[in-house]
Amino acid sequence: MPKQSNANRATIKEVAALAGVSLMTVSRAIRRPEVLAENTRRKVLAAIDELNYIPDAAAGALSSQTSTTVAVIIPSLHFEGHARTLDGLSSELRKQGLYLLIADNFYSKNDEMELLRRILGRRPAGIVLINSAHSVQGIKLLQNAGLPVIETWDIPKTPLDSVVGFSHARVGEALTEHLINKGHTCITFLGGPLDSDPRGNERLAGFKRTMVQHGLDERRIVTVNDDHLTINAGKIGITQVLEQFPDTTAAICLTDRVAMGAMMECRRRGLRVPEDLALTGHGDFEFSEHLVPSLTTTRIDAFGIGVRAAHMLCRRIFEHEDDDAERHVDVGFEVVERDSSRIKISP
Amino acid sequence: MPKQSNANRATIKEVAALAGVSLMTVSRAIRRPEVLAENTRRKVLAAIDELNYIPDAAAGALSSQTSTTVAVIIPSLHFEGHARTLDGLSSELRKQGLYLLIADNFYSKNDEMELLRRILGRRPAGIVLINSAHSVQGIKLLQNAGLPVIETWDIPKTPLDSVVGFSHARVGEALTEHLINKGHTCITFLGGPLDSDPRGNERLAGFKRTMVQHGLDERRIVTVNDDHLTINAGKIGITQVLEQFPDTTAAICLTDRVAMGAMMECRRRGLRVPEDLALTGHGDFEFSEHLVPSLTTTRIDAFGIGVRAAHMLCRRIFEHEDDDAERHVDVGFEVVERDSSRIKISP
DNA sequence: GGAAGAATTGTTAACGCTAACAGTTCTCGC
DNA sequence: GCGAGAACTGTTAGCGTTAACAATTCTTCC
Repeated sequence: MPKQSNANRATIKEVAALAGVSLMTVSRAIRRPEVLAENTRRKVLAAIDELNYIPDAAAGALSSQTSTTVAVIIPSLHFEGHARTLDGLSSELRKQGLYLLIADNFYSKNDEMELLRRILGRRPAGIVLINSAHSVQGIKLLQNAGLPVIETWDIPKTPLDSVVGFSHARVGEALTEHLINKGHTCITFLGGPLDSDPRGNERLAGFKRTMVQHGLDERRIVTVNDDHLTINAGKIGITQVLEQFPDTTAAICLTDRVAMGAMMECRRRGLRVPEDLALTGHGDFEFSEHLVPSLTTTRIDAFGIGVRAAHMLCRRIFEHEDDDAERHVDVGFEVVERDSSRIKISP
Repeated sequence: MPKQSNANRATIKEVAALAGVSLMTVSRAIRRPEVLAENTRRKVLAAIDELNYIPDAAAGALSSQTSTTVAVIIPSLHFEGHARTLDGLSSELRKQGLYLLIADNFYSKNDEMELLRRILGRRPAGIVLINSAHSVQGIKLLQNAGLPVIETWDIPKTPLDSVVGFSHARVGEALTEHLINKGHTCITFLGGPLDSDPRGNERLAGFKRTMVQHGLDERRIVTVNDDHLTINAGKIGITQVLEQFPDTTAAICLTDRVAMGAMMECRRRGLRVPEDLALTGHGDFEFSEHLVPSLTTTRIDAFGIGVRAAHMLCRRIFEHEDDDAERHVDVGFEVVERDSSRIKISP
């Protein structure tokens, strides 16, 4: 229990006294200045200024029973795309006077419930999930909270509420098709831990399906035990790929970071990309187009996801909109063909 | 003004009624369960569970006049180092029951005051600044707020309060010295906009000072007009370097991203790094050690900055500590020599 | 058995603000 | 100059919680 910072902060009462008006008039001077007489308003604003008065948001929220906070739950801030989504959300919500409460470190399952409680205790106007909740308990808590919940960066089979995302399975399919079109038949999938990454699993599923469709071997899978899918994981992973599937001519890497690690390891070994080994990533990170060779990847409008989620949220919060149309948006993605897979190989 | 999410949420009153106890007993069941009789506590917890009761944080904060929020003000979430600092802060503060309120997008000066007011209105227990406030007004507001303020990632000449950072001037000096030790004399500094980046300016100052000290030309400076110091900025920048100072044998890039852009452009032009041009960055980004050639840079313990800031804050919040010792911590940095500048050249 | 004190639970009054309604003052047309 | 309505300002009663103190119940020991 933190000590009080006895910042003998001015309250609305003192402002009212100084300005010689009632509490409500002060409140109005801030929230609806247009209803006050010019003269009164000036008087009050002067008093506010003199006392450095800043309204207590908690008291205001409690009294008015409204919230100007939107909570965002995010696994970590280390993924570029997520940061861009936050930017989109934040800038769009701010226009509506809404502010973000960001709960990160959501990878740790153990205290998920505790964290969710904390967040709901803040009485946010809505919740944006960048990943999904893990536990059944957690999902229940969110559903029963009675507020708009927007899931992003994915299209869950059983959405909690609203969704702004794209199909990870389609990503897996599209990249696999791209490589097949380039003449590859020995394609290996390089991913992370299968149990803790539903989205990675979806992309993997898309890979498998497409391989099978084309009569190719879909069991060419290597996984690295690194939750964070670092560049280093790619380095280690590609080594395993080359050991376990030496005939590999193309590798689908779970993310651009993994692909970068793979690319750098190839170079160290004197393997040419894409001549000896084609590579693809996912996410279109800032560095991806600058690598040599530049990296084929999928581009997601991450900022746009944030903006659309914000719009959806505002519709729900301000208009109590209830038609189910437009509750689920697929923003899609784009395969960006670059040098790391550009050439066509002949069988 | 958001509509109320009429989530007819249970209040403490209803829990009390259901459990057949007083309000305070419910409050105690949550906050100090050990003082209640085993039996009572069980009864109350059952009621809480049944009603899905989650205490209203605003009401609690208002009543107890304490805050469990720490505000972080950060320019943007796109810089890896800052994200790591947030991680350190967040994980350390959570141990003390403190949670982060993150205000990003702080690059825009125009609404700095508005944003600061919003934050202070939330009555945080403390404030962590990743960058500094821009305006005199803003600084005044923070100083008068009467709460602990910790500035990080820098050592300001006139600190607002506490500081956990390192000297950017020393970074500039250290990198310049490193290159001079490698035999370079024609060193060019590649930076961003000079007016909007005090830290970049400090590093530049360190560069100039060191060049002068060694009798070298300190006017070899190129700036790119890109606030975000992207990889692309480095590409463009190095081109200008080569045009304006064709005799350059080493370039000090403002950040690792800039250096990466520079490196990639060199490669495109057939310039060998470090033989034809040595490069250094700053920040030791994840990709830096994986580049080929790996990038010489300065490493900052970004996570550690967060942890130390958290400790400082907790001391201030919980113990009302007032001795001025240990209020200013220089976490230093480390020059990481890698391939992009490893070889020694002869004049 | 009963007093003293410990352990447990309850009561009251805020915390700082705003919704809702109740006054009050002003403006205007006749 | 006066009534009606508009424009402005004030009063009251909470919002949901907790601090501080008061009351009650339970132990313990002589």
